[in-house]
Amino acid sequence: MKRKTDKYEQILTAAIRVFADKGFSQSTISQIAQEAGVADGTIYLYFKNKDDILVQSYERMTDRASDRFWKAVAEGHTAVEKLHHLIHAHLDLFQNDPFGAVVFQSETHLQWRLVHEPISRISKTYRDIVSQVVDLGQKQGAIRNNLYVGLVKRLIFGAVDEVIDTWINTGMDHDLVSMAEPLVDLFIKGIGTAQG
Amino acid sequence: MKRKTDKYEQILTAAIRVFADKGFSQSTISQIAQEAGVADGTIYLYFKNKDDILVQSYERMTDRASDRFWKAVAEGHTAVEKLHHLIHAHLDLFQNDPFGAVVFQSETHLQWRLVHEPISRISKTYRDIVSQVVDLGQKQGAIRNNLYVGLVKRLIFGAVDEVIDTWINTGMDHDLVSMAEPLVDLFIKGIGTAQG
Amino acid sequence: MKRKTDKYEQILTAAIRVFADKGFSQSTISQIAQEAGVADGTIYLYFKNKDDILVQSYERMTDRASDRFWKAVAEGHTAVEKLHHLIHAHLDLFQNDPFGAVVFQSETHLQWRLVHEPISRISKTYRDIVSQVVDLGQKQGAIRNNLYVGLVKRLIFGAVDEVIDTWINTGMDHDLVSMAEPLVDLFIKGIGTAQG
Amino acid sequence: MKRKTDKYEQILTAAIRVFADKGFSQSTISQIAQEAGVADGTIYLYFKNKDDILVQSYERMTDRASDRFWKAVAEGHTAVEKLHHLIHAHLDLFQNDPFGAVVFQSETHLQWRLVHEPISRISKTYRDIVSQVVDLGQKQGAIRNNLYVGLVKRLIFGAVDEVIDTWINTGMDHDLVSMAEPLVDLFIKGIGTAQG
DNA sequence: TATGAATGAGCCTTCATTCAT
DNA sequence: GATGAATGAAGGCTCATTCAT
Repeated sequence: MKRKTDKYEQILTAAIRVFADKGFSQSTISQIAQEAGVADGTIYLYFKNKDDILVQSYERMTDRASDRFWKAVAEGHTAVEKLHHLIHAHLDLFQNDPFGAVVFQSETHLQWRLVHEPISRISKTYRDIVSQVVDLGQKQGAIRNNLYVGLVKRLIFGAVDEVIDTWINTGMDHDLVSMAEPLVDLFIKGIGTAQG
Repeated sequence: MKRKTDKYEQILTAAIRVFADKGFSQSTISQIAQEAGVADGTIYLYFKNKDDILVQSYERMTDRASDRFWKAVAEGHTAVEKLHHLIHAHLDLFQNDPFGAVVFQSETHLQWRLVHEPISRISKTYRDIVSQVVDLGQKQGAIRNNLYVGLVKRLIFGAVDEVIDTWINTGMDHDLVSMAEPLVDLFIKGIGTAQG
Repeated sequence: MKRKTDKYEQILTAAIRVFADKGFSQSTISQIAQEAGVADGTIYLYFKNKDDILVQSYERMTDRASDRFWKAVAEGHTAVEKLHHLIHAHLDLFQNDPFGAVVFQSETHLQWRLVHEPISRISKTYRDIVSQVVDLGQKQGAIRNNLYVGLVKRLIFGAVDEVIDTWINTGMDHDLVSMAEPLVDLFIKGIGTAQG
Repeated sequence: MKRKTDKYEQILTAAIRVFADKGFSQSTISQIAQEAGVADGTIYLYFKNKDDILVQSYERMTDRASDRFWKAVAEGHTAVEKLHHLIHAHLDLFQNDPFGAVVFQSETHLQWRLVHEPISRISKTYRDIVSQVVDLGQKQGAIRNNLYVGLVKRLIFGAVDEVIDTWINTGMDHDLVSMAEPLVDLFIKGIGTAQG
């Protein structure tokens, strides 16, 4: 079970592409092998079994995401800036890895979750980051105090998630990253008027 | 291929239960037949094939949802009331049909073009309703004018969706419906302070 | 997992034939299915898996053998008669079921024993019967007293086993049953002269 | 395909150990390579294929056995002594090579024509030796004349074989060699009383 | 209508064997 | 000689679907 070799990456990349196209259950080892340009058996030198390919895909994706997200928030100074950076990073990450995006969005919501652990992890990262940002914002006076933070997290994550979903389902034809600005605006100001 | 008979309903209900438990791909016709108390072959008297069962499940679920949603908004007078009713209905529907909720949330995000049509439909319904509500709110002065309505829809749908997802993933142990009020509050007011 | 139906017997018989020809490990489900005149999948309606086919073959063979052996000894009056009947039955059983004989002899001696339980059972039956016979013979004065019965059992079983093995390996061309008489003679009198 | 080098012996010894543990069919080249401390590919420098390893194992074992058996009978003077030495040698050989013993006993009874030749050879050796001994014994008056020698051979070989089998199957915990004396006693005198 | 035994295509996985280094 | 990564044929098993009853 070698890792991090060229062939490992080659297979993982191919697998993500195939999963994105057909979904995990409908994908076959042979398809992945063909896409990767290796023999079926070769896959088993790098992965325990078919499930393991998905798990490792997720781990790679979530590892990358965690890094990106923490770095993103660090780059902002005010809470709003941090939030904007986070969402920008999130959208940018997915926009630049469309296959990964599809797999992630698809399998994440499945009940039968092979990939429970990496999802919990990335989810927790997101939650932690948002908590921090909200905290900071409240201290800085930019975010109001009487908030149910757990719900704020779901609001933000859910909205971004849905924006990505829509992007995927409409053929990924529009610019995803440009949604960051208006999204943050909605989060901060809401849809109501001042007197609402 | 008879429809709407007792047995049809019986099978569909059983299927949703099984899909909720194992996910569509991991469910077998035999399991559904057993859960429904019929023979494997009987299922093919009511459904074209396994895929068709999922499609019909979705159609039933989305039909019910459409009805509920339109009725819900009709019951409110102001835009905010209507929005609140919509979200309340959404959460209530899922809370009272946990099996359906799981299937819907799980399979909806799959790439599978299988269930694309009913999903587009319910999605469009949602979009239409939200458009109407926003329109009304803008006329009534409760909702601000400079909004990208397409994004507002995704904000609302995404947030509710995520709240439901979380509810499912935490064992459905808390009250979902009670999230309506704070959700609407967030939508309208945002998380920022007045001067933000 | 239906049992004792026609198809069950059909598959079991076919399997024994194939196992006899190629050995268990070299036999494939497809070969068995073809020999039985059924589809591959049909086998799994009657057997849990490939191993199970062998196990059930053994169970059927050992059940039959037990019956035969107990009945055989019951038919004799003196210890020597009983012994003769036992060996006669043993040889007759195998002579009339050549495929079963081959499978039994082959797999019984394997170290990796899927079929441990039925073998222990038939082995114990044999041991019990021989013990009884020796006991009786000693009381009747036909069998000498200073015997290590455990060894006598192995002497008898081993010799018969080897006679059957030879019969199989020489193409089953001679009459196996006729070996009963001289075998018993050797057991009782040994190869030595009186004064030995 | 070099022979008789250190590595050749190393692999053969490892193979016998692995075969003894799992049985030939369940053993893999990788396991043997690992046990031998060489690479998988190295095995193919010394053996034609997997089957060849088993064949050569047998040849080595049977060669050694032949030597031992001929020497053993040569050391006895009377027929009974020779018989005793033969059996003692047989039991001693297996007791001192438990892995070889297991493989030999296991695979010998398989139908597999693979190892037919070495088995026939050792079997013939045994037969020849027993014939000689019986001949001698008859001339010396220690063995009776009216014997079917072919059957005597199977009696002796079968009994010893079964004693070894039992030894293996009971965990090799008792002393095998000490069985030689009582076995010979049974062969010579039988189990009957003088007047039987 | 309803049944469920039977089918067989298809997939994951193993492993003997090869060959470039 | 030695290695071990790579191969791909082969086989056990599942399960959607059919059809005779």
